[in-house]
Parts: sequence; structure tokens; C-alpha cells
Amino acid sequence: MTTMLEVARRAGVSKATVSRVLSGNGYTSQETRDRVFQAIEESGYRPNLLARQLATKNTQTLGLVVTNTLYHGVYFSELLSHAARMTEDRGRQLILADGKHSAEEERQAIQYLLDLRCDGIIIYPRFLSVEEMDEIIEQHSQPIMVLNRKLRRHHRHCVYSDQQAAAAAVVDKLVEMGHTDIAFITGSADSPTGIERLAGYKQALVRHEIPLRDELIAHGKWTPACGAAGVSTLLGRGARFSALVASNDDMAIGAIKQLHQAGVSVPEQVSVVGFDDIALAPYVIPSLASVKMPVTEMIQETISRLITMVEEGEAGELPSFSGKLIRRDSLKRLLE
Amino acid sequence: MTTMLEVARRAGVSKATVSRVLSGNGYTSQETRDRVFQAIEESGYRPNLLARQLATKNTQTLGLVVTNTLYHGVYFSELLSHAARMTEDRGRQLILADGKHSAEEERQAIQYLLDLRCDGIIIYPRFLSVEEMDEIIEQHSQPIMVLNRKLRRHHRHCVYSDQQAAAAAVVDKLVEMGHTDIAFITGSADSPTGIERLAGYKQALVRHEIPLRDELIAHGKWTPACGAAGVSTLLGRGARFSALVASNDDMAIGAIKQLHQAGVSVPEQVSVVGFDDIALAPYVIPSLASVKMPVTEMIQETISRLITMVEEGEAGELPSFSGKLIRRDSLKRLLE
DNA sequence: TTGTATGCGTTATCAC
DNA sequence: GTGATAACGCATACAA
Repeated sequence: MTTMLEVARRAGVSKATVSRVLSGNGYTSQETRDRVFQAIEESGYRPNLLARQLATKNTQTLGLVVTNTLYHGVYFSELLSHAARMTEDRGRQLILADGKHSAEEERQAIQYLLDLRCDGIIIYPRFLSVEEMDEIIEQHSQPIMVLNRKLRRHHRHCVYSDQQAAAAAVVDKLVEMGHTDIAFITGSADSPTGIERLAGYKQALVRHEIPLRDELIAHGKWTPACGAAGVSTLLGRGARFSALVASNDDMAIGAIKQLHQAGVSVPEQVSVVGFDDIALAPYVIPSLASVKMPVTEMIQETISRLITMVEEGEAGELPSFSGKLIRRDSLKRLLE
Repeated sequence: MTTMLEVARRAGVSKATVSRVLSGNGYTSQETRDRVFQAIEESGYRPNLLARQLATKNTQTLGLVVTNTLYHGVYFSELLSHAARMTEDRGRQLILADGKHSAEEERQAIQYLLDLRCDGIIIYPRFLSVEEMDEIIEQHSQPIMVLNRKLRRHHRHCVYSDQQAAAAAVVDKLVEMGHTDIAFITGSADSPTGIERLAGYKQALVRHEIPLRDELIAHGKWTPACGAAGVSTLLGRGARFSALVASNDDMAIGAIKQLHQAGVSVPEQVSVVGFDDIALAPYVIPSLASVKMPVTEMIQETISRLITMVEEGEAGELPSFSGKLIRRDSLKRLLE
């Protein structure tokens, strides 16, 4: 690989000069600029980003940690595509690290990005506790943003929705539509998001004085197959319901399939609701739409805040955006 | 950030010694090892990967370039999750670069990964021509693998399926099942894959002496919305068909939705076929399954070959794997 | 077994 | 305007 020194020799100047014309910092005459570019052309020179990053102590990259279990399913590609686009719009590069499927591996992924000296890091935790997240933020100088968790101490470092309220709102709407037999398929039992959504379902039932019936609750683990299995379980119990709330889009998709196979028409006989909506919408599954923060806005707020921290060294107090419950227009639209 | 020098001082040794105990290269006494680890603990030292990569001229990373248009949809998350897992299984890290939506941006993404000195690069081209891919491979010392394209010169550097044959095989099966009115929704007109799949459809019709009817062909651009629009177009024309081939899974999903909305039952009245299958299967869309190489195998072969090149410096002639037409068991299974 | 010295390819701070 | 030269943090050949 040809280096800067090689270019300097060809152009008959010093490394320093080549560096100047390339970075645009410092004065250089038009003539030497031409000669340098000429030399670059001829030699096929390409800057070594590693060396540059080491010298400048600045990588122009943001790291993202996501659990492997999210890689499958419709939510992830939305998350990633927005994150990548927005990061690059801000002149930086997104680096993805796999959080795999355990707390330890999630830690390793974070550590890797830190060791790579990313300017900032975004974490979508799945196994790490909010306590540990708070600690990690304190222990490192790089700015860190946490998605989908409400941190105890670092409020400015997290963006999340009130999952319980969102789930309750969905049930509210169903009740409003006249449903009383509302089934529910849970997410993973060890997932905070899953737990909160289930709590919201129960909370809303209580609010509407609808008795909670265990036979209407099936347990899943976020995948389409679980959604299908959940429906089988419900039907197998002889449970009767006119609405079904699945804890995410993937399970809703699986559930609808299974309902179809069982000869139940959707949404005529059973209304099915997912939670993520953005990804689901194009798939035309009859969703009630999400009441929680859409991925797009969530990522946008996160990256925007992270980059502010990176550039201003964490100075300045930002207003808290998290916890805001956003009702999307699509909710109304789809309910008509 | 505390560096190696700091650790060396604390442990009362030289930087070189610290480096040795960390890398495991060279001899070190148990005692100094203990002291060094002790010092590392105390100081919270973390290695700077950038410096290490610069010094060793080895990054232990593989780069992947994918167009932004693929980010949406079910195929991408499959592709990425397998790529990430397999890369890490081989002890390396995958770095994703966004190819966005033009040839120029695809070039830039490749260039970025090269400048980052990735050990090897995988490209899933969308806008770059095979000619240019061949040139890029020749111009760079890093090993490069190309997905889903048949290169003219560097046969060992690409893994692909015969898309035309795959499409034809799908039609063959439909004909075998008794269908003669087979509609088709194309992919993007500027996409090689899309063109080849359409060609396969036409080829099979000719082979079975079924007249080609333009009214049975709708044009799409890979998205679910296009699949739905395609169905609308077909129905709007008053076209009658008992089978519909969509050029990818996303469009098949959209098409099925639209058929449902139009009161057409699937698959009773119309059989719908997608192409990617792996992602589609859990969603329970009645697919005929893919005849082309599944993502999993494609990625596996690619990474395996790439790492071989990286480690052996491109030495050794590998047998050609590309172009192999893999019939999946699911094809039979689903057709029963 | 350990230390010294040099290199990796840049950037940045000086003089000139 | 330009050229030495010292960082940046780590690895490694060689000497000890």
C-alpha cells in the first residue's frame, strides 16, 4: 500500500505538506496542491484511516449494540436503516456490534466499540440491567445513549416509551370498539418490554372492570412461530375471543397465519394487534398501530442527542424527551 | 484514557513486557504476569484497537457493503444476522457500510472499508456493474467477495444463483400443478436480479408453449407496497390468473394482502409464490419455496471462502461453487 | 525472561 | 508557505 511518504516523494514535498493539502488545514500554494494531487493520482494513494484516527483521537464513528435476537424480524431492519442513514447524514459512520444472546456478550460488544474508540455509543439492551447501564455510562468518557430503557440516574442518556401505557392504550381502543374478550400473547418473560406490555394489558382490563382470564393469555418469545403457537394454545383451550393483542409485530404476523389456518377470518372474527406498526403497516396486517414512540423518531432523537454530546463534550442540559407518549395518526386512521 | 505505558509503570516493567503478557506472544514469568494484570485491574486499562491494528497491519474485521434499499424487508435481516454470526464464529468482526442508492455511493462504501483496512470485503452490489466489480477486485490487495453476481473474470470471488433458472423452475412447478394463467410481478427494471427472474418466467412459458400475455405482467420495485400495487394493476386490467409469481418475498407479502382485500382467497383461488423463502416461511405465506441458493448457504460459502483468502493470501485454488442450483427440500414439502 | 529501539501512517507543533 | 520532528498507542526484532 502506498503511503503518504511515497506521495510526498513523488510530489517533491514533505509529508506535512501532503497532509495539509489533504486535510485542507494550513496554507498551501496552488502549485503544490496540483503537484500533490497529481502524485496521488499516479500512485493510487489512499489514506489509512486507522493511522488518522489514532493521530487525531477521533474516529467519526458511532457504535450500535443490538442483541442477535432482534436481528430477525421486521423491527430490526427499520431500526438499523434509520440509524445508519441518520448517522451518515451527520457525517459519521455507524458500526454495528452484535450483542448476541447474553448479558456477558452484550458487555463484550459494548467493550469492543469502546476499544475501537467510537466517538459515541448507542445501546439497545436486552439482557443488561438498567443499574448496570447507569454504571457503564459513569465509567466511560465516551457518550452513551440507551434505547428502550428508563435509566434511574442518567435521564438524558436514554430514550424510551412507556410500554405499559402503550399496551393499555391499545386495550382501551379495543374496548372502545366493543371488544370484551381480548386475548394476549406475551413477549419473553425475561424481557422488560414484554413484562411491561403484559402489565399494561392487565391494567387496562382492571380499569374497564373486565375480569382477567388466564385462559386468554398465551406466552411467546417474540418470534412469528411463537405467535402461531400462541394462537394454537388459545384455540386448544377452547378460549373464545374477538380480539388478540400480540406483544410485537412478528408474533402478530405468526398469529394471523395460524388463525387463517384454523379457519378464523381476520379481522372479521378476530381483530389482531401488533405493537411496532411501522414495519407491519406495509404488510397489511390489521394493526391498531402503535401508541408508543415510532422507531424513526426514537432513533432520530437518540442520534441527535448523542452527536450533541460528542461535539459539545456532554455540556449543556437537554430537556427530557423520554417517556413522551406519542399517539400516531395512523391509530385513528386504522381504527376507522 | 490510560495507556500501556501507564500500566508498565505501575507494574514496574517496560511497555514491551506488558504487550507480551497481553498478546501471549513471547516469554513472560508468572510473577510479572501477575503484576501486570494487577496493574491493569487497578488502572482500568483498555487496549486501543486502533493502535494495535495500525501496528499489526491486521484488523480482524470483514466489511460488508449492502445497498440501503435492501435494508427494508425480510431478506436483509436474515442476510445480516448470518453474516455477523459466521464472521464472529471465525473470530472476526463484521463492519457494515451503507451502499445507499447509487453506484457512486456504493463505490464510496467499498472505499471506506478499504481505507479502514478491513482484512476482507463482501459486496452485495446493486448498482455497480460486474465489469467494475472485476476491476475493483484486481485493483486492491484485500480479498473481495461478490454476492449475487456472476463475475466474468474472478470466478472464485463470487457466489450466486442462477436466478433465471430459479424463476423458470418455479413456473415449471406451477404448470405441473395445472396452472396456465400465471401472473408475474417484476422487480426493479434496472436490477439484474429482477431482469433475470422475469426472463426465467418468460423462458418457462415458452418451454411449456403457454402464450405470453403482457396483461399478466405487472411491474414492481421489490417493496410490499409494489406487490400490492401490482395486484391492483392486474385486477384493474380484468386479468384472470390462478397463480401469481412475485419477484421477491416482500412483494409476495404485499400482493397477498391486496388479494385478501379484493376478496380473493389465497391460495384457494390464487397461489402466490415468493423467491426468498427463508424469511417468508415463518410468516406462513403460501410459498412454493425458493429454488435458488438460500441466504444461509450463500453467506456461509462467501465468508468461508473470504477468510480462506485472508488467511492464505489468496493462495490455493478453490473449486467453483457458484451457479450451483440448489433445490431445497421445502420445495417438495410445500408442493404436496 | 526482559528491556531498548524502531516502525505502523497520520496529524500537529514548531521553527524557518 | 513549507519542512523537520514529536506525538498517537501498540507490536516486535534484537540485544542483553
